[in-house]
Amino acid sequence: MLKTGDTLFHEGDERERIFVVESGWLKLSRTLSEGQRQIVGFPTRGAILGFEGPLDHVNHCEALTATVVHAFPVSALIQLCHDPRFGGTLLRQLGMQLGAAQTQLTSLGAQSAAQRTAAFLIFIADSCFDDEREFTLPMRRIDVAEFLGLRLETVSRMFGSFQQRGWISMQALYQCRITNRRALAALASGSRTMKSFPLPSRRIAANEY
Amino acid sequence: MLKTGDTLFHEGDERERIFVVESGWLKLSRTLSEGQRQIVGFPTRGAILGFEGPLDHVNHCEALTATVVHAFPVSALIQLCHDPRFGGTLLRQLGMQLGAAQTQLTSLGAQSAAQRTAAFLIFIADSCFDDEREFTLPMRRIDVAEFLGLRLETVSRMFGSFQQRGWISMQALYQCRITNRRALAALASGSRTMKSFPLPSRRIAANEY
DNA sequence: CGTCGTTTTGACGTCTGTCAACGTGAGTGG
DNA sequence: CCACTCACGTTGACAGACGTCAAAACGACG
Repeated sequence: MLKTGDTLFHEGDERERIFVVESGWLKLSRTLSEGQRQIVGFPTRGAILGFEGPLDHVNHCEALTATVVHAFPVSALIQLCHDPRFGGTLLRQLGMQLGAAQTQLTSLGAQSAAQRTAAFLIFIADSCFDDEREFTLPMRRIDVAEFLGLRLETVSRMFGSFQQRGWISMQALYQCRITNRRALAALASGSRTMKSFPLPSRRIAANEY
Repeated sequence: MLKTGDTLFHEGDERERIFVVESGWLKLSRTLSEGQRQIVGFPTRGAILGFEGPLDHVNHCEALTATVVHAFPVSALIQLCHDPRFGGTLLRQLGMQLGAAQTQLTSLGAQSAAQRTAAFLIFIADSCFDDEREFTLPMRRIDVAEFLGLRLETVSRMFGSFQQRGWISMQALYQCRITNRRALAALASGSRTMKSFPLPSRRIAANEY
C-alpha cells in the first residue's frame, strides 16, 4: 500500500523482495552518472517489479498514484514458478514486459518527438479510461518527457500542437480528452507526418472526431 | 543450426517454438510501418528467443554468424519451468533480458550519439574477445546504427572520430582494437563529453593506452 | 578490370535541446 | 479576501547535433 510519491525501492538497493502490482500507477526509472534520467516504464496492474537484475535493484521505483503491491521473497517467486498453475503465467508476464520494453526501444530509436508523444497519449488513454473519452494523466510533464526521451519543453510543445490542431483538448493540466484519435494514430504509426497536417486557421470544433 | 543471413523467424509469424541460443550472434529487430527499423538486441549464448509476445512473433530474427539454437515448443518451456532445476534459471534469464532492454532504453533516451557508440564498442569488445584486445564486429554499420537509433553515416563518423583521437584502431572494416578504453568508458559513462577531448593535431601512437 | 554493395566524407537543413522569460494554479499567512 | 510564494507548465529565440542527400572511396568477387 503506497501513496503518491512513496518509493518502493531505490536503484542499488539490495533486492530482498519481488513485487506484483495489484492496482495504481508507478514509475520505474534509472539515473545516469551525471543527472540524466530515463523512465523505463509506468508499471500498473499485473506488472512484476524488481526482477530486472541478478542481485540488486537496477531501477528506482516510485508511486505516481495510490498503489497496492504484493511482496514476495525471490525464492517464493521461484517456488511459485514450479506450481503448474502459475509458472506459465509468470513467464508470460515477464515475456510481455520484455516485449513492452522492446516496443519502447523502437519508439525511442526510430520515431520523432511528435510520433512518440502521439503514441504515448493513445497508450495512456487506453490504459486508464476514466470516462468515455476523457482521462487523467497519472504523471507530470517531466515524467512523460523522461519516458519519451525528450525535454519537457518539447512535450509541452507537442501537447500544444495537438490542441491547436483540435486532436486533443485539455480541460485542466492533467485532464485530457482525445478528440481526433485517427489523426493521432496516423501520426504514431508513421503513415503521416506532422507537416502533412497543416495548422488550421480557425479552432477546430470538438465534434470532428 | 543457422548460417549467416538465415532467418529464424519473421515478425508476425505464428509462434510455434521458443529458442535458446547455444552459440553465435543473431539480430532481433522490428519494422515500423514505413521502412524504419529498430534492432532491439543482438542475442547470443544463453538468450531466450520468441517469448516477447503472447501469440505471434513480434520481432524478426536473423543470424549474423553461424549459430546454434535449440528449439522447444512453448508448452515444453513452461514444463521446464516447473522443474526445480531450471525454473529459477529461466526466470532469471528473462529478467536479465528485460534488464538489458531497459539499459538500452536509457541509452537511446538519454545519451548522445558519441556516448551510445562508445558504450556499444565496449559492450561488443567485452562480449567477443577474439584476441587480447582485438575483436571482430559481428555486424555491419547499418546494424549498429539501427541498434543505436542513429543513421549509419553518424556511426561511421563516430568510428572516424574515435580513430582520429587514437582510441580505437581498425585494421579492416570489421577488425577493431580498443587502444584507449579509459577514454571510451569516460565518454560512455557521461563523465566527459566529446568536446572535452580536443582533436589531437598529430596521430596518437597506438601504445598510449 | 569492371561491377556491385558497403562505407566514408562533405555540404546543408532541420528537429530538438538550451536558456530565459513569463503564465498559472495551489497553498500560506497576514 | 488579497498579496505573496513556490512549483510546474508554457512560450519564444537561438544554437547545435544529427539527419539527409549526393558523391567518392573502398573492398570483394567474377
